[in-house]
Amino acid sequence: MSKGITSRSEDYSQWYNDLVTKADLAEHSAVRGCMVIKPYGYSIWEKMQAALDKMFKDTGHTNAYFPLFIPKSFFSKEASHVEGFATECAVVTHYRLKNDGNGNIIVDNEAKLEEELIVRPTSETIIWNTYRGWIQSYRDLPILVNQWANVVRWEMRTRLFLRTAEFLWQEGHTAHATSEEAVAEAEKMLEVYADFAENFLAVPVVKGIKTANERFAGAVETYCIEALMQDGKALQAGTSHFLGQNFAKAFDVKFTNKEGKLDHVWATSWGVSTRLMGALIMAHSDDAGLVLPPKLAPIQIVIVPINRGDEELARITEVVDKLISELKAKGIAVKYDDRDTQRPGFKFAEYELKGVPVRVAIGGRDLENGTAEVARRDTREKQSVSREGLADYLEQLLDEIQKNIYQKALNFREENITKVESYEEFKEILDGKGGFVSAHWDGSPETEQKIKEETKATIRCIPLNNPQEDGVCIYSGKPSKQRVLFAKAY
RNA sequence: CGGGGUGUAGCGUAGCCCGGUAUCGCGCCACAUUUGGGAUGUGGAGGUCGUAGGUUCGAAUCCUGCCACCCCGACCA
Repeated sequence: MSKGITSRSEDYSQWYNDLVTKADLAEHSAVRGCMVIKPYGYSIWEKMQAALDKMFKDTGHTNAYFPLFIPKSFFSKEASHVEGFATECAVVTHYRLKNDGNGNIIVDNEAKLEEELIVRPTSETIIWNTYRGWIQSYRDLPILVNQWANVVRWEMRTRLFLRTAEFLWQEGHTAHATSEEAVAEAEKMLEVYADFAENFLAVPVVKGIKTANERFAGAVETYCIEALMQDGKALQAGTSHFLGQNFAKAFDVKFTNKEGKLDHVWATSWGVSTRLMGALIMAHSDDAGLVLPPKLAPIQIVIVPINRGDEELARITEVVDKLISELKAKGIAVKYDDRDTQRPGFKFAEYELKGVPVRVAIGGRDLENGTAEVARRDTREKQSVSREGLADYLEQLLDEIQKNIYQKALNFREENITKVESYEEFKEILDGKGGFVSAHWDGSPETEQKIKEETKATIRCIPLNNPQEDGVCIYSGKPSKQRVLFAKAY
């Protein structure tokens, strides 16, 4: 089908790698585990950022920026937090290089830092150390801050976008006067993420809470959105944490409440990362390349002229220019590819690979008939459309494509949530069709751990508003009040 | 970090066992003919063979270290 892309059925991982590199999204860098996000890939990320940033602002948040480096002592103040991240931290120990006299640049051992700096794997500690100075009274609360930043987690195995040593993300850090308010904030941001995932990424998600095993290091409760990829593996697409008073206690952040009493501040943090790029790719794309939802596509419509000679091209361009101004007036990102160095068939394949939602081809025949050939990326259907009202038609088509790819992903997700009643059945589904497996669990971390060791499946979440029903744990046979969602995950 | 594999032109590769300065395809450049699904012909450019050492008259080839990537494990967004 497509040149140089491994098919999904042949090798799903390789298909993913091929897509990321061939569609010019990212490439491996000279630094182990770190990627270069290429202009086309970064354009998509910028669209995600813009949409999310607006949603954050609309819910009352403001952006700020905190340092890349965190003093080691800050980092160790919250016990479970440091334990969770200790094994994957990059540490800065020196601040100078020197010439060793033989023309080699070496670390200057004279320039050792008195206290090592951790390259942030997340910023709770530096932020809460800072918040201490910002908060004295309930009148200073809430603090609703977000930062767009890079973070570093020294991963053993990396995959472009899904897991890299350095990645880009946003992290919201809020401070509240009451537990209820902080919980409400964490839940609100989970809703924002779910809204973004479904309406922009066109990826349906399950909202839920994490079990103790899967909880963020330092959190009291971790909320998450979980998405299902085409290969039947789950992907955590975003998390929102209720941090209780853990960081306030660790950093001694107190405030005087309305009753005049001192209390520790209540906290949340929440984040999504460039991993969403991975979700976007794996949720919709096919063997011909990327399939981008119109709302995140850097190019929403590409127009390709099909001409014999310059004279005909000029006549086509005249028609196209008019169409472009109509589309731009509607706020649609349109590109006219009139390069004469590539032939139309090449361009068709290229824009399919890059996931451009709609392609419009206009040739000599169309000039005569007053038509254009419109091809949609999601279904790969082509049809001839009258130029009369074409801009309106295309605008609606983009909406329809956005809805269609969401619906397609939703259908897939629904077909791949399987209820099971026994451990045998559980293993059979995991090894066969995959996807989410809905099963009774006794609620113990030990059972969860055993299941993970034996099947590699983890509890992705306990869905919000989960129906309560009596049953028995598929593993231990102990009584259970509800089903939880298991899956193999990225 | 453990096990396995791979690194030769921008990309994909042959050559390596058995040492003598590198094969083919795509891409690139020029010109011509082409243009409704990845054009064709002719000519041309491009390589410290991942990297640093070692063995040798001579290393892509043999030996050692290092680096990167891929697959599988442990860890994680």
